[in-house]
Amino acid sequence: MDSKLIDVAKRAGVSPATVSRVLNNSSLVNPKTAERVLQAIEELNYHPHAAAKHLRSQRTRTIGVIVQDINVAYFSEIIKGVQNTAYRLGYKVIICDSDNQPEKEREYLGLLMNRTVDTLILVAPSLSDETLTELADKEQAIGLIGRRIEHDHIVCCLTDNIGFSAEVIGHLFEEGHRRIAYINGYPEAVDSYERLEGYMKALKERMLPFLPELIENGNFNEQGGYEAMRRLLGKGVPFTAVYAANDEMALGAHKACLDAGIAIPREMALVGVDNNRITQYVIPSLSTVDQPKFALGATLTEKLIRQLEGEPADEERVTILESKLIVRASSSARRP
Amino acid sequence: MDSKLIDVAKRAGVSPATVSRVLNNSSLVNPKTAERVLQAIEELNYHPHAAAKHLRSQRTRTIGVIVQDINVAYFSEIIKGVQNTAYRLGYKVIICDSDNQPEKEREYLGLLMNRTVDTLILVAPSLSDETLTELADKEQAIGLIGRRIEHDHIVCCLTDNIGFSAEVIGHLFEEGHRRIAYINGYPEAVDSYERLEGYMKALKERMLPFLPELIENGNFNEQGGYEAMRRLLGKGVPFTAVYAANDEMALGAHKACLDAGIAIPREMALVGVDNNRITQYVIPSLSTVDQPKFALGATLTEKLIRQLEGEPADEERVTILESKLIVRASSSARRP
DNA sequence: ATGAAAGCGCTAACAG
DNA sequence: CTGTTAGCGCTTTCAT
Repeated sequence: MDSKLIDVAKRAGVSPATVSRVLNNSSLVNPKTAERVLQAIEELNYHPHAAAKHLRSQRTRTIGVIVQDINVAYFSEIIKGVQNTAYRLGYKVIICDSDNQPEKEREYLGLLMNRTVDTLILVAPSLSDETLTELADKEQAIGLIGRRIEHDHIVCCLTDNIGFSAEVIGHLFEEGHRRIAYINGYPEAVDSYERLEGYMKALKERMLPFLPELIENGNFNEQGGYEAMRRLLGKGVPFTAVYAANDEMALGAHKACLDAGIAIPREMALVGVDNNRITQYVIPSLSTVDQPKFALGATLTEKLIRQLEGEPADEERVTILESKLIVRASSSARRP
Repeated sequence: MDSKLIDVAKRAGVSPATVSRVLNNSSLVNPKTAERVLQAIEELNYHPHAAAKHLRSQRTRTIGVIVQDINVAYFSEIIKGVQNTAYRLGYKVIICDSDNQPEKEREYLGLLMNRTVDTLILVAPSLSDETLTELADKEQAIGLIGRRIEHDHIVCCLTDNIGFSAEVIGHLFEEGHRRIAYINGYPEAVDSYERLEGYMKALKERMLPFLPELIENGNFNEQGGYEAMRRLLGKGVPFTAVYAANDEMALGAHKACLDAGIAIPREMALVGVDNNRITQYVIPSLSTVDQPKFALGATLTEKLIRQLEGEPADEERVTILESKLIVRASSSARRP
């Protein structure tokens, strides 16, 4: 049987309360007493029982993170940022992989209800604003990555989809492109919507016509990107560049060009989003937008924990992190 | 205030014990009574309090997974297998990223001591056999991936390093190579040791001489592989093929060849291990050994949970999963 | 089939 | 600075 707090107390000749105080270095304990307690702890190889602590304190110092697919680099890097920061601040991280199924995302919310976790971080959730707001109403704080909702209990961290998308189009424009296609993620995602918005905004600023024929949906995965590109090519509407809403789809488009004998970038320029590692390895290398993935996770986690622990409420609820266009060979004749 | 079990009991006009029985569908409860209880649960929107349950039952139904780096595809796919299976069996997964620091790995063991988790899965741990054995002595069960220790409380899942390494060398031999270099991971890792062993075994079987000059260490990362390849090339000892103990290092070697103007596979054949996604995208594509990453995580988790729940003890403690050599362009003149 | 009651191991008033 | 004590919310004998 593992020894417990009361055993330590007896051995050190003090009360349980004192042991607890030493354990949580709370209030003042006589250094000599503390020394005795520490010694007893050592001798008994005592370890506090987490569940008892949780029950009593009503906090678990555990954060749940819900992501669509932990194998996707974008998500795993975010998780790394979360875990790293959480660990540093004394929190554990429960990982919830929703396998791209919205129902599963919803199921994981149960962890909050039964107090397994103190809070939840939802990465690019597919849940409605309404659901999230309701959730936030009940909780002290929840965290959102890649989604923005104004609410006292919601901490958000995201990047400027509209801004960097417009920048991508600007870059392609400067490279001489006038007919630029756009491959979207699944339309329900905020990211899809906003990246499309940035695309349109940039066209407008340059007085380029918006052609609906040049928009296709690729569902954020490689296969979808491949098919979207085939459809675009099959229309007979001329275009010389493609902006894909993420690297996976850009990779698919890349392959579609290869299969169709279209030279990148000479005949078709290509830009993706996320700066997945693979983008550096394909030939020609893929232009993309670097997303501060680790920082998204780390920043959000830090702010979220602060809010959870009742720090000064004047903290920013919403943080926008910088993304950076990385021009590589796929969109520039001049680069390797 | 959230409602609790006793509130449900009152509302349903039964005792707390009955509610508990319904909740855990234990023993026989009159269907009509159960119905009333369920109704009360619904009306009060009751959710059992996890910590109380844990304290009382002394189990958390939570598994900790310790990995070196969650961003590495090899690990994230294993985690996916673990999480998926755990979820299916009603377990949560706490993720522990040791950032390649052995001390951190050790720290995470504390989660077991304080009963935050019911068991731990250690993926390619750097801890000594002795430490692991001691740990297993104290616990009901722990899980190991990529490491084999015979112990009643240790469940292992791994692949046949020696076997597939010998197969790789056999393949290179058949392609006509007689001088084959080997780039090792860090020497303390079992994987490194066993892959080297397979390499040697295959040489021996074919009466090829073992040349220590053709062995270099690459620490399992791309940079290390790059440097190891440079060192190999700098020795002036001729060789026509390289087997790298993982894809990361093979990628580094790939790049070193590119920089040195050495044509793959014409002047240098190259094979890695893991079948990371990138290997398909580099040009020429990289031959590798497909590791059943998801299955490693999934299989281990299932067996571990079974053992934890006291299933028939005649289960296999050690499971060896099949790896598969995938020949691509980097080691075969005939393949694309 | 159901209820009463005793804790699981810890913390936080409160009292001294 | 330290001790006493009352639970946190649930499960589980042991009765009935």
